[in-house]
Amino acid sequence: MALSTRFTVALHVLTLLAAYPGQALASAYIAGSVNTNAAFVRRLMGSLRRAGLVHSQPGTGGGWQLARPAEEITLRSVRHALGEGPVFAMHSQRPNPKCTVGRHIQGALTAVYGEAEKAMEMQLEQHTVASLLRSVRGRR
Amino acid sequence: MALSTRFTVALHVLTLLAAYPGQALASAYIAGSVNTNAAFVRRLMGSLRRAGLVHSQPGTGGGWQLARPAEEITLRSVRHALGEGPVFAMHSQRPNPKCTVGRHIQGALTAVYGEAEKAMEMQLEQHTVASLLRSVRGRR
DNA sequence: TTTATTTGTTACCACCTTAGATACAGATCA
DNA sequence: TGATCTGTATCTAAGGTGGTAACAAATAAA
Repeated sequence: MALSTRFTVALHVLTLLAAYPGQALASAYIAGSVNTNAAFVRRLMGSLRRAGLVHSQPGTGGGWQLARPAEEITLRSVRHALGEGPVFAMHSQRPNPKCTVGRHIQGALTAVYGEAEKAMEMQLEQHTVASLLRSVRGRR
Repeated sequence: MALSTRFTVALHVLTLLAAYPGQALASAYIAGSVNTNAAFVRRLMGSLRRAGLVHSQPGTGGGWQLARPAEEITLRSVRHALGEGPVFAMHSQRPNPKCTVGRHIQGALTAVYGEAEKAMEMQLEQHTVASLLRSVRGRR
């Protein structure tokens, strides 16, 4: 299935904001770098604003800025700000409870999936918007 | 977007096969435990068969069996057998190459995403169909 | 005060993926 | 010969995703 690009786009935008500290960037300008449309950017940034990661300013000269130092914004916190769901999906229909495996497989899988997602998130916690920007600049 | 349930269903079926060693289980019976339809099971199991994880037998008394010991089938190998794609998706449109961030963000993200997915897979490698079955039975 | 700019939000749409459902040819066994 | 089961194709409904347009509200500049 086509995965959501929201996390990637959010990191792209945050890195862009970090590259221009103190400047408010408009949704339309941001959309130009991401190669998408302004409404999509605004919808996405709304989640980050409600999580306190960015600040928005309407009107002439307005736009988006980081609300916290780039060093303090971990990739894990961005993922959470977006309300991204679990990586693994359970059955679409409840398994047959008359079957021992069907009755307990979800509990067993929840434990395993939890460990796997935690391991992934611990890696995301090691990176910040600031480190992303450094990585981008190192490729120039 | 709604995540694929294929990985979960595959693990469910493999655990079921491990619970009945030496017995061939028909797609219709398996579908009854998973609470889905036989064609979906057959489509899914086709991937596992091509990866050498299960064996199928047509005709009366036929069905599906594990092709390898349950202890040797890691959750990571199941994920690979299904050809599951990456956890993180890049932009749907290529970012603007005239922007420094747009030009290099995908390279930077590929590195980070690779680490995170590797950490997740190392966890999946720690579990097998046999350990899943033990976990299920421990909940009885 | 007026005008231009920008956010915040809604609505609608086309597209894609998923999984359910049905059908049937081919293989296998009794 | 008939019953069973796989392998595969096709069709469909449902849901998610992102592109597009529109407009009220807020803000700043003229």
